Amino acid sequence: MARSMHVRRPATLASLAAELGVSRTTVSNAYNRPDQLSPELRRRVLDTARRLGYPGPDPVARSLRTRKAGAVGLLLTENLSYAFRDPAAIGFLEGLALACEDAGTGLLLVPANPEREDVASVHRAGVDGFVVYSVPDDDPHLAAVLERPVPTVVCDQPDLGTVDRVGIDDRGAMYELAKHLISLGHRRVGVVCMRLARDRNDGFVTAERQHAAHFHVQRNRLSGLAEAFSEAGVDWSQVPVVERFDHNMASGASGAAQVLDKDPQITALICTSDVLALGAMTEAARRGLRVPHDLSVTGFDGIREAEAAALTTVRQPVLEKGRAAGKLLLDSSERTRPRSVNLATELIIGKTSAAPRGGAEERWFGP
Amino acid sequence: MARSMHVRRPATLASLAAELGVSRTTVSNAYNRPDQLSPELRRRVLDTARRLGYPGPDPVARSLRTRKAGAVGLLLTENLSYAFRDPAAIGFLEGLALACEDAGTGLLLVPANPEREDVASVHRAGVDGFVVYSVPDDDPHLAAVLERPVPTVVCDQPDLGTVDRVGIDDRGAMYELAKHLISLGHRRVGVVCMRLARDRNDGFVTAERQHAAHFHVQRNRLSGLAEAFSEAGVDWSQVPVVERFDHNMASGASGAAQVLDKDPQITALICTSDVLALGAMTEAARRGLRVPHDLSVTGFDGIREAEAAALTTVRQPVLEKGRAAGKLLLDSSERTRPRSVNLATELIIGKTSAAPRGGAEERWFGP
DNA sequence: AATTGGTTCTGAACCGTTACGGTCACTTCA
DNA sequence: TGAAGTGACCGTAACGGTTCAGAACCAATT
Repeated sequence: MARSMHVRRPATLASLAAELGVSRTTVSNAYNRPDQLSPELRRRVLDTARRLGYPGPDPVARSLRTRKAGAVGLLLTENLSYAFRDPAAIGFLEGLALACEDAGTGLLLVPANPEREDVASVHRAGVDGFVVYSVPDDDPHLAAVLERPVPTVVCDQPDLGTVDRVGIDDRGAMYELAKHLISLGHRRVGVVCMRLARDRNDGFVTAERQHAAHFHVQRNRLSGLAEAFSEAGVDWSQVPVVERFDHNMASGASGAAQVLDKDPQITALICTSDVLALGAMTEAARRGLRVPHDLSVTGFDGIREAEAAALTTVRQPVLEKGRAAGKLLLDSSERTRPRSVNLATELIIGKTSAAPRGGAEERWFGP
Repeated sequence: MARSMHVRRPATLASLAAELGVSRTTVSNAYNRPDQLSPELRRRVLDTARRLGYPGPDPVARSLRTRKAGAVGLLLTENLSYAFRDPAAIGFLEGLALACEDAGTGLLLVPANPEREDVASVHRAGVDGFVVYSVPDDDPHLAAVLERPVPTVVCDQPDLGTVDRVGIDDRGAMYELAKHLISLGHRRVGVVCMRLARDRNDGFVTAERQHAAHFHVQRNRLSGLAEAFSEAGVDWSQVPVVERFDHNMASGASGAAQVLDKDPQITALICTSDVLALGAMTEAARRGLRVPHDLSVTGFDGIREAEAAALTTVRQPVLEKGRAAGKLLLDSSERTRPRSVNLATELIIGKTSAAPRGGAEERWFGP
């Protein structure tokens, strides 16, 4: 009798209880609250479970009842695998994973293909909260996350006022970097930046597009640059700014090429990420331009590869950012208002920035 | 009336249905099967949903009913964050993520702290299947996964016969690498390997421990070495093999130091991973040993950094491995027996291996 | 007038658990 | 001897959906 129907239906708490002649509660307690029943009975329950091939309480059913999924979702609008290609993203993930393992929580990578407007993956994710990392502010996936009744923390996003946020002062950091270049004597510069919106635009960027950029991070870095150079008397609208949709070294190289073709006279090339900057360096080398003698190149992020290349850049604590995001999300203390955390950055003066050729003369004859 | 009790309880399918005076089925259909009801009614449902702040069907409840979680679990027994520190692991994850995004599936990183024997995280994971990546064969988390009634694919594990498997021929690849060194004339060698079991043993490894190693990958690589060198007339039991629990460059350096202290006469240092090999190179440099003139160093994996260092190594397709694992898991075609996939590897002869000093003479006078 | 077919919507069963508030028999203590 | 306490277990009611076999209705066909 007991073994008939073999594996027709997998055993459940109820079938186990029936087999044993006890209540479902008791079986449940055998797994979750050993102190609620006698050791003998518990042993009997567990033994029969093994015999019947009962794998223990179903996690989904338990989640439904307890209203805890034991996982946090990570939304980053890129193909999922991008998370493992981009150095900064990897660092962020490591920090987030650190926070998760401390809390014994799982980390669910939510697929959010930026091409399709398919928000179903967000709706389908059984999680206790979301971390949103660097998506455009008009991303439908972000909107879908915000509609879900779970705590959320956004990273590298504008302060929404309704959810926790962690980020850095992109604008201020880039302003400082610009000041550094300006103090070296650079007045004629070019920029290569990451994508500014969901639509692909591999080319020059109008002032309007800069202002309307949907990627908070890029918008603020550009605005920091614009402010510093404007203060230094440079007409920002004349500065060539080139955008690249894909974020890799090849983009950095081709972006640099486009800027240098447009204005071969520039003395510094400012990239809004280290990856782009490293790509730009290869293009400079290809053209026989010596860095920093003929051309200064700067990045942003402070990834390991940049350090190895002695790149002038802004170091941001990507790992800490991830960890802070996780902590914010997992710290369930009751709070009335959303919190906003800004992490410190550090300007790293490497060996890829120096005074421009003839920069001294310019200053001698200048005002 | 409609807005009383404000957000006392978040709206549910049922409350929405009640508000609208329709059945729950209809509301459900409004979300999942638009063709099952009139456009007007559907619009009315969706509008009221928005007005009541109903975020759409609860994913957990849906999962319970449909028996689909929309996610696969990844178990790798290390602190979760390790996945983002180890280059090979990152590559594997990228491949797995690729397969997941193709299928529109989420990827749940299951926390499995190797210190604690806490298997609860495996039980709590609401997933449609598991990928198990390079855990010791006696790992309790692995056992817990195998008890779960979901499809599983193991990576870099022995063939369990009951679940799908993907891996490489570690033994054969290492045998080939050893043959390369032997043909160069190396007879006196040392080995630095990764952890062989769950217990920490930072030191020399007995023959017995080599055989009993619980990490399939390491066991096979060592056994490939032992076979090749034994065939070449080397008494393997006299070869110093040093183990390191932590997998990073520092371990490679200290492991190399330990081997070289034990036998300064060795002409080649074989490491079972590129990361260890790169660490060994720094130690060689520290001692003033020129690679490969004074000492040959080899690795395993074929990570980018190894390529940059022109390391002699075995390249394995880590990304493809991850992708293959994902495909195997997500390919739901009915199959009778578990599949086993072996991916090809490639011996890369770099600039870190050469004939030993005096190697030629040895052969002149040899048999 | 009866049949057919199609669309739109409903009722009830089911998914597998856990939370909550008991009951009941058996001490323990004054 | 009665009141209070304790340990072990149980019944019921959710948790929030999906599914499937119809019911009700209407128009078109036979």
